[in-house]
Amino acid sequence: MEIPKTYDPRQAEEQHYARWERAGCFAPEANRDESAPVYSIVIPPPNVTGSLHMGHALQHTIMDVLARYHRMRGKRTLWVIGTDHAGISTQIVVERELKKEGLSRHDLGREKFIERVWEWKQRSGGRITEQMRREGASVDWSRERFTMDDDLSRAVREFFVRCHDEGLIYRGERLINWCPKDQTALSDLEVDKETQKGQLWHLQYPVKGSDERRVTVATTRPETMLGDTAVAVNPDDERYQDLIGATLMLPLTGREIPIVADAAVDPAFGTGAVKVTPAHDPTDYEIGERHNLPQIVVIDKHARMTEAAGAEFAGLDRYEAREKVVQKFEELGLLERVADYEGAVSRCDRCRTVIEPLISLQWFCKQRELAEKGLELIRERHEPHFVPEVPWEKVYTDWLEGLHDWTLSRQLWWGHRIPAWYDEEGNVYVARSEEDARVAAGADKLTQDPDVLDTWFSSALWPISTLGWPEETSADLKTFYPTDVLVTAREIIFLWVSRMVMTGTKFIGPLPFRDVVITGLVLDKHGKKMSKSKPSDAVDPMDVFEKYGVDATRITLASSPASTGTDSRWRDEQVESYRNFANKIWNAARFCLMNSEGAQVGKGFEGDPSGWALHDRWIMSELNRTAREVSRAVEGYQFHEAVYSLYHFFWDDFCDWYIELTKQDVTASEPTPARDAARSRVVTVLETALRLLHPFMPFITEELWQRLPGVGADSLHPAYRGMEPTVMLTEYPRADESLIDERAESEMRAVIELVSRVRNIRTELNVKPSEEVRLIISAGGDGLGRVFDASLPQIKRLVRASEVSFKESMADAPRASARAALAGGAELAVPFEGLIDFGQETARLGKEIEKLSKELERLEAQLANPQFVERAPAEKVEELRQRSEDIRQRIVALEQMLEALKG
RNA sequence: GCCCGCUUAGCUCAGUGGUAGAGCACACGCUUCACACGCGUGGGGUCGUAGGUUCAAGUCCUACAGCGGGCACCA
Repeated sequence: MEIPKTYDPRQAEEQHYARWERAGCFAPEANRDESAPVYSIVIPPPNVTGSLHMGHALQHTIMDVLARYHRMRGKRTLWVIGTDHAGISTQIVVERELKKEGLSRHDLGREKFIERVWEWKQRSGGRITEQMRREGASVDWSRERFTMDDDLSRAVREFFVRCHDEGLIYRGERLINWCPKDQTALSDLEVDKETQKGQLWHLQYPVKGSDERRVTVATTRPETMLGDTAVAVNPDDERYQDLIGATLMLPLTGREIPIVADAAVDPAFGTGAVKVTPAHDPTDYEIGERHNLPQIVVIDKHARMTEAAGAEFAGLDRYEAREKVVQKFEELGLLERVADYEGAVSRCDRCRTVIEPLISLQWFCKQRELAEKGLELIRERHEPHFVPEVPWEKVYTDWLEGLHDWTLSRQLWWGHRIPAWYDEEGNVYVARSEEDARVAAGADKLTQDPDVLDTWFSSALWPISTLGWPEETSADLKTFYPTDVLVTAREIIFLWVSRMVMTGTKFIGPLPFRDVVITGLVLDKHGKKMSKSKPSDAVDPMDVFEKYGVDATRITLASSPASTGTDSRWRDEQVESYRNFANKIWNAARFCLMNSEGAQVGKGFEGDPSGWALHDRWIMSELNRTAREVSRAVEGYQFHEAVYSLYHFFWDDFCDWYIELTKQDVTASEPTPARDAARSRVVTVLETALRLLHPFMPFITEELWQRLPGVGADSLHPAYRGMEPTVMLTEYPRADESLIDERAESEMRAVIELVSRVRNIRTELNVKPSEEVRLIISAGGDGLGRVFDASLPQIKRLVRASEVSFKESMADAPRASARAALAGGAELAVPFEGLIDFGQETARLGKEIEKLSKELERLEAQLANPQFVERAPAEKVEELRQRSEDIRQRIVALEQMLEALKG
């Protein structure tokens, strides 16, 4: 059979995904067992404008490992795929495209513009989903969704109307975050607070009716003073007691404003007197509400000063106005001082423009009521279960406890239009359709609200809308809701996770997911966040796929601490080592296939295990132990532990030991039943290992599995009978506890130690690899002696010994021997006439004795401690006793060896 | 300001109260008939600091230091 020496991932990647997709392997319908349990995941829908980054690759790997694992366990598995219309992002992308043609969206008009966006989506929107095919993601394409699909839009309107009818959604004039660049309102979660160095200006406002007296206010935004309608002080502040109720002359405007007392003012900060601009600051807005202060809008939606700011300032940019205000105060002698100050600035998280708080008429959602059920569940039942639980359960709970109303409306064109219509008098009719609104209004001429909804409004419905809600009879909703797990990043716990909880509990009942896995970040090699906007050594997953292969990338990500929630750096060396692992798998399989004549998967391990050779009992024990460990790890979302087990089993146990131990039998030139059996065993272990590895490395495992002798339609999990043979629909190996054999493992450890010690001696004495040695073993007739005897052919081969002899004791071994004492009382000698440097050998043994003596000393000290013996568990004490006994024995043996050296 | 996380080998990171681990890097030796993306052997750690609990602490508790993150209406 012609198999190249080096694995080339490309060919397997190109071939198998298309085949799986064509054969319908990804759909839950592949499973013919109607009574099979269900497993479902919905993907956090990537933005339709997006392209794959490492964060996606990480999350998708985890979701795919879970989906493939549970699918192989025979569950009816659904992984829902789709994309998000991503309101602002998408609108910006298309506007940018228009700009190249010298057009703005206003040139096109709303309808044409939206057509243009759909066109763009048709043309370029599939990029990220194409990339997901490359990743190997086993999502069900037949159920692919887009948040602007008709049925999902219907769900959005249903959600809006029902909440409006219950008073949870309302329209009102409130202070909101406004992005002057994107020209839209934003929710609190779409705003980043950033500390920034700036100044604190101390401005003096003269007191009316007094020539000298002034009140000094401190502000980071002097330009807003043009809209001041009061100055507030703390009611208990002694400095200002006599001024409460007094009137100030607001400079530059000639307006008179009152001094009010409000507990929100911190007397310790600044001067203890706060200028109040209700129209442009959230705190001031609340103070204004409490004291019935007028709101004077001095900054407009473009962050320019309005007419109300005064003729001198009208039209100026907010920062120009700031300078001018400061300058004027200085000229008037009313600028007391300027202090350096580090304060928080809010920025639009999309375009980084400084947010302008503005009073504006918008739609809001009362989240507090919606969150009640979710709060109850997390507090009383710790549901959903966050992984890792610390710190996310607390972060999530704290957030739900401190909810503010959610600003829903966006002044954009791309998105779900708000289902509200107005008649000519301005009355509002919220309805599921324009027709319903007309009926409600009793009028024909209605105008729909021009605004659209926050993108996250439709995302909040994702787990239920993709499964068919509000169609209560939807089979998918009944079958696949609630989902099993949500895998996502911490940034969207509030934006998305909490809101899905609200909609799921409100409209369906149960939480939309049982577990929430929060991944860590994949940072660049310097520990910086990979970012497109900020400088970083961001790594493109597609490049990594190209260079190292998809499987190597996936298993690297699964092994990364980021898969279990800890941020960690991306390192090419890591993926390189897993690329090497893929190649190791390839070559192990290559060896098996080159020697596969007469072999058959599933054979070779017949009869009672007690009749098997030690290495066969041992490898089955390790294999089943690995299967147990991997299942435990995957089910507990400890992916790096699963990878560690698989890597260690495959490379160390299977390749380095089992194949080497069995090689002679497998490569025997005579085609005997014994050879066939040995070949079958090695291929059986390989096949099981490939199934264990498949969720992590789908392509190479499929590529190799297809070539194994004796696999086919019958190899599939019973639930998938009738499907095309593929490793992805076989049964995920279940640990057979009866094959986990502690004794075989311990005996094999002894053989490994023996071999390792002889190799160590060979290396230390510079024996050429090609040169054969003689080996003398003393291990008693029972126990270890029998074990070594039974494995003699293997031992001879592995240490390159021409001859191995068993002796009662080492006493009559040649003086010129290198010696070692093993655990369990075994001793060995390797005679080297003329090669032994007695001084060197004495030193080597001396060093060994010293090392063991130190350990013995420590153990004995512990055993001599009556409190330890009394209080520690008896088995622990016994364990230490045995260990110290073994070490003592070895020291005695080594000392005798030293004696023997003296001759 | 409040809350949280991290600190273990040269690097990146695992680690469940009971013998400190992996990968990479490093050193030495290998064209050993699956694999040099490999094989064999080896060196390398007072587990951030100081206390405490415990028979026993890298692991639990307290404080501190350094780094990172989240939340917050102190102008």
